[in-house]
Amino acid sequence: MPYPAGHRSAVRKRIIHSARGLFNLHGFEAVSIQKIMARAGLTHGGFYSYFESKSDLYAEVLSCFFTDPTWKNNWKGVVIDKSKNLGPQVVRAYLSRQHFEDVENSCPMVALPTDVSRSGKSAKAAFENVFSAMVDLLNRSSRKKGTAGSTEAKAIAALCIGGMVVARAIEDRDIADDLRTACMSVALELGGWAEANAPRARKSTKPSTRYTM
Amino acid sequence: MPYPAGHRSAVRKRIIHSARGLFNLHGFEAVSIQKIMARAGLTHGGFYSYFESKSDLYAEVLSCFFTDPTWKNNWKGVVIDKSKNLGPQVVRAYLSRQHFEDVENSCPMVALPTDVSRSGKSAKAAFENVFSAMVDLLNRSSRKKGTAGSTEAKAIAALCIGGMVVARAIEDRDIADDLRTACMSVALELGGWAEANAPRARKSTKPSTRYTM
DNA sequence: TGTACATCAGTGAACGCGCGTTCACTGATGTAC
DNA sequence: TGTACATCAGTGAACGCGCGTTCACTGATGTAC
Repeated sequence: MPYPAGHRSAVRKRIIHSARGLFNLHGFEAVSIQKIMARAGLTHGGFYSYFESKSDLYAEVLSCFFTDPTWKNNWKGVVIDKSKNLGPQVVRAYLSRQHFEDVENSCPMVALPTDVSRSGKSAKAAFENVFSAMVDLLNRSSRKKGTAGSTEAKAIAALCIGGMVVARAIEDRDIADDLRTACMSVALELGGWAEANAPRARKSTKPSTRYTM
Repeated sequence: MPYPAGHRSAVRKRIIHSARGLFNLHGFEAVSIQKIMARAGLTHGGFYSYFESKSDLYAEVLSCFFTDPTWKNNWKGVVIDKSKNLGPQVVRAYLSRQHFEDVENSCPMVALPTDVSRSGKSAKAAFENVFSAMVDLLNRSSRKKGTAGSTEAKAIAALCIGGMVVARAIEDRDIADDLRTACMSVALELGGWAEANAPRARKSTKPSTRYTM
């Protein structure tokens, strides 16, 4: 064994990580394999020993994001407390200023949905899985149960994603901020979380909720 | 005057129309000037006598869409009755199956938001104008007034756009349909339009509401 | 410990291709007389 | 009515460029003895 075990899979992860950031920033078409590989510290020629094609890598990037357990803490300063109700925390984190600004480490459902709608089956299937997982989480966390709860969970997810997508496409920062906070308050209302878990100003020097409206 | 007056501006419109369809279908990067001009019945060389650059055309395509008074009837079978309350009609039309399927004549806020978020100021400013116009329309039409009404109008717009964007990025048609109808019912609820103007089966041979859930 | 070897991850030149953009030119048009 | 002309919308060859993909090769690595 000329190379240590796990070497290939570590490099593979590095390529996926590099691609994820670049795709989030520039979209599928505008990112070249050369740039992806260079960012992973390699030359472009080796790419095809790791992935079948650019599209193949793309689908993999999408499906990896939610599977990766570290994603929730990827947004600098956004802490999710697993002992509390997840729904309102996810809504707040999703529509936070940090997530708005950190395009590179953004959820790909916000950065790439229209790219995915123009892509093939595998990319759309990956997107679907990620979206369904988000809806399930919100549904389990919602105070409303049954059909109404399920309907509302879908709408909350669409509101989180839609609010962020639109906010990023707007030129004026204040209007974008307004939109984010409007979507946040309506989404929390819809989930029955309007009062509970609201972030409050604390005297503590180490606030437990660090996301910013 | 070697050519009839208005010739240039008519051709210019043809190029914009061609570009709008292609951008909606394939995004900004994937559409070439050659394809746009060919679809307008011209060769690629003449492009630069009409527009400064590809980006220039792109911004123009975006700002033209809502200004163009014909846009509301662009979705086959969707009729908007201006004598009735517009809000619920726009929500239903926006989230209709026709709008979902007709990508080419789609609202660019659904087809292109992530492309715009990667573009320059002029494209984002055009997007912002279109979005603000939609929010204003919804706000004027909403039963809720003041700050609450304004907050809800923004959320309804984000829900319409987000619901469609996500639905188009999903592989399974049934899940996409579920999402559209969930967003539609929550959006109508938010506007206070849940009961009013609901499309009803009619005995008439010429139904006035022809959009499809 | 030292030397010869097999492995294979990664390299970089090369392929055909289509892109955005430029520009000298063509040829259909309406005008002047 | 007929001819010569000026205009200019549109053409298409050409530019340098970077793309996705292929593949013969390099050279660092750990192994065998």
